[in-house]
Amino acid sequence: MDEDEARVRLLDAAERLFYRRGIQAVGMDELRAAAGVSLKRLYQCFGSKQELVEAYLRRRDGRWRAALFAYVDEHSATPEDRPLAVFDWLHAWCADPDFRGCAFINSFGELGAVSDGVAQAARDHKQAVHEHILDLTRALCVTDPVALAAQLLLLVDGAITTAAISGDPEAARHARHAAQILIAAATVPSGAVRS
Amino acid sequence: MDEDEARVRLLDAAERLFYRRGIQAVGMDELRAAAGVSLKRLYQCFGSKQELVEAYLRRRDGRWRAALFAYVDEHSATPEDRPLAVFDWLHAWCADPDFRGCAFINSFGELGAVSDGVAQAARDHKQAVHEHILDLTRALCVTDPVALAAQLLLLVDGAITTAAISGDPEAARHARHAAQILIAAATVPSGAVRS
DNA sequence: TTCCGCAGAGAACGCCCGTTCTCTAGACTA
DNA sequence: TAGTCTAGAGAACGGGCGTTCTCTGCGGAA
Repeated sequence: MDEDEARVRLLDAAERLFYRRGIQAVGMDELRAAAGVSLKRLYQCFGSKQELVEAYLRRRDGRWRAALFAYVDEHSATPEDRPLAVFDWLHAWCADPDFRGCAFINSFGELGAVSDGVAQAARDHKQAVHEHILDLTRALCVTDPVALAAQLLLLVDGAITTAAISGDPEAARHARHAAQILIAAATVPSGAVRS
Repeated sequence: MDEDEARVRLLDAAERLFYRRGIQAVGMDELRAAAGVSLKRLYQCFGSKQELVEAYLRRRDGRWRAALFAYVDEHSATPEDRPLAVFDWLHAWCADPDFRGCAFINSFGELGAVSDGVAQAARDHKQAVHEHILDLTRALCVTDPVALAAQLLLLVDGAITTAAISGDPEAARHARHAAQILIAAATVPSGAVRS
């Protein structure tokens, strides 16, 4: 087996297991078995569990944002639709049976105090999402796109954690509705006001 | 030493250590040392670590809500002030140097998938906070206090997690501002509209 | 064919953790 | 005072984990 393929299989297994059960609950041997890779190969690809965890988080960050903003691009006709499409995607995600909250919030809660790498990965992820949302609010006719983006980000994180703990994806619907109101309130009046 | 005092000292140590570093990162022996209690006594008070963890979460739930809503009672003159006072308290909490996010979100991320007791404690906590906030919105002249409470709860959780990961308590300020807008939008127009 | 190198399987190692057990010393009772 | 009971200190135990090591067998080069 190729080393590149081993890396992919390990990261796939890591994403599945770490996200579902938590990082410390999954041992390297279980991971190795799930990936169908020898322990020797595992430590050739990733020098330590710490390294594998950070690689998992970095890859998940990229994929998660790509999936979200691909959806936003595809499902919104106007700049006004785009922030709301974020919450539509969130609702679908939260309704997924495998959904178990935000991988970064979870791993930050589990290891953020103990591992700088994990804490930094969580910060980087949230920062990157923040900048994406800022791009969306900057495309609107609003008085303060920075403040609006900060507010929408709160709704995103709130919806994800609330849906995770309660098990009810409706949180994303509530967040969408709140976002609608906040966007309307921030929009500079240049015609009819949407309800 | 009294058994009751041992319980208190153990729960105090548990709260300090589990919250700061995470549950699995703190061993029973370190906890025993921090509490100044013998291992034998520890296992007399709590039959297992699981039991101690759940007791820690239950006690923290009660204390956290009591502190929050005592502040709300004290720092708000009118029913309209009360929801906003929630976010003032949150801001002060998030600015505390020991702040490390929501103990329930953190422990849910760490152990929620593996321990039913932890997951249930997190659900119970969020449910209880939800009901408190519902009491606040029901005291307002709003069209749909249930929907508004759900929205405010998203802002609460979003502010806590964002402040925890970014390390910046300003998230609570943004949440307060968003709450103001959402409350205004939900208020039935019966006079002057507040800015 | 023979030799070399590498990959896989899994045993081994050292450490840590949750939990239990043992030993000792002191306090209380008759 | 003698006997008993209890609490504390910490050793011990069993198991799991991250990581490394060993052994075996196969594939390719000379």
